[in-house]
Amino acid sequence: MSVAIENFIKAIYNNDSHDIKDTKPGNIAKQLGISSAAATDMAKKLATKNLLHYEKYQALQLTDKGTKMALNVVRKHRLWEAFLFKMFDMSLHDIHREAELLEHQTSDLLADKISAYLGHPKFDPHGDPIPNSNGEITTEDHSIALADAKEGQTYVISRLMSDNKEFFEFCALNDIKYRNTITVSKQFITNKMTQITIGSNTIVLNQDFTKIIYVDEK
Amino acid sequence: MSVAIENFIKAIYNNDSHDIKDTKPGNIAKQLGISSAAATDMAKKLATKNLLHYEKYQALQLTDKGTKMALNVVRKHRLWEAFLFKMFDMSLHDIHREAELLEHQTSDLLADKISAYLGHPKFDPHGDPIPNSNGEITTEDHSIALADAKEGQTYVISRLMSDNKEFFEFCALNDIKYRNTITVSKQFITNKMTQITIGSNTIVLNQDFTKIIYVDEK
DNA sequence: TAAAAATTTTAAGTTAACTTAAAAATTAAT
DNA sequence: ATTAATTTTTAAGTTAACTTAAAATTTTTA
Repeated sequence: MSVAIENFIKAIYNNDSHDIKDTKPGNIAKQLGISSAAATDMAKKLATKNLLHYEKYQALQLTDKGTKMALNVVRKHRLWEAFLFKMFDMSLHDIHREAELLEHQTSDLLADKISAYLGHPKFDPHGDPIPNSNGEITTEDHSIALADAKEGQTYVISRLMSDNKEFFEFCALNDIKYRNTITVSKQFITNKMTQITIGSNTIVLNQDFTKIIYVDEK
Repeated sequence: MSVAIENFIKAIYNNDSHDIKDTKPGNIAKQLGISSAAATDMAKKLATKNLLHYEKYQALQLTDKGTKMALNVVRKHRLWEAFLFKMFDMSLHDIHREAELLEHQTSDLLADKISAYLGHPKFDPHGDPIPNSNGEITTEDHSIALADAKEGQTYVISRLMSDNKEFFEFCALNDIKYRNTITVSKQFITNKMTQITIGSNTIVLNQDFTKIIYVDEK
């Protein structure tokens, strides 16, 4: 399967698994940086390959076969992230960028070697779960977005759901990283902002960030 | 630059650097598994990009720019080979196959990280020299093909110039590998075969193999 | 709930990287 | 040194993955 197909399928999967629910061609197109006409064409083609269900004007839905393919690519992506993170001193954003390319050129054999080397990790450095070689995610996720966290409660950062460079630069500067501890000192409900303390720092975050930082109660 | 372009440029470079000298479109096409018509088209296109010199019916010659690009890809290929060889238990042929894909999707940054991790190696596991980040090969090669070796002389294997699966299977079975020691016990000149001893084994090799196994006097 | 706004689809066209088949030129052989 | 064989080029055509622009449909809003 081509890189274009893998990325298309992956984009649908990612939208579905974060509850962004909109998997219509136009939205997928936006994420891939292609026209929605191209996305419609691709959707029709993939329907004939039994990778997704296509009905005019409706949201796209992966078939079991499509989901399996998505999970295979996602597995390779997250394994590369975990591997590069462990081996080299590179920013989370750089690691993401490399993984985005390498994921399409990695045999199942190599993916298994990487997984074994890392001790079959269940999470990548963003806290995203790594599917096993059967395409199964065996972990459960009970974490919540920082936007929905309780005032006064202490949390552990469980996921950083982004691929945005500036976001990761911000994280690096403020020690916001996977498995670090933070306390929610104040929720500014009407302004949609959250105040946290991390180490000796106090930071106020707006919703752009509190919707993509996920945490677990400590 | 596209994968097709990188592979085309690399094929010319590889022919030039092993003295296979034939870099006409037809021969490049054969190596890439495309038609010679396609190779001619590609050659014309790359000439307009200043990557090679094209004259009808003549051999293709890389420009400095083209050579630099080839060396950049070759560097990534050989770094991946060295890295995968060190990290994972995989056959030389499997490693080659992975590197063939990964080389096109590797940033200069990642290549430098891999190189640093390995201590900036000068050779890959086949004995091929690894260009530095400026695209320079600083090592000299005085090795000769086993076909041209002296009877009675002991040698160290310096290069295994192949990407053929069966060849590497044969090597693995007979302990023929980079930096191992062998002795040439007999040259059967008229039959174009070479008898060597390696450890306690005696093997007679035909020219298919003695032309791609390179050795240094010990 | 009808009109306005937004989105999706269709239609037509482009580009890169191929193909096959025939014509042109080169290389090899007698 | 011709002719035969081989190789390269040209010409015409295909496919995947796009594009833009207009038509069809859905969604939003007043």
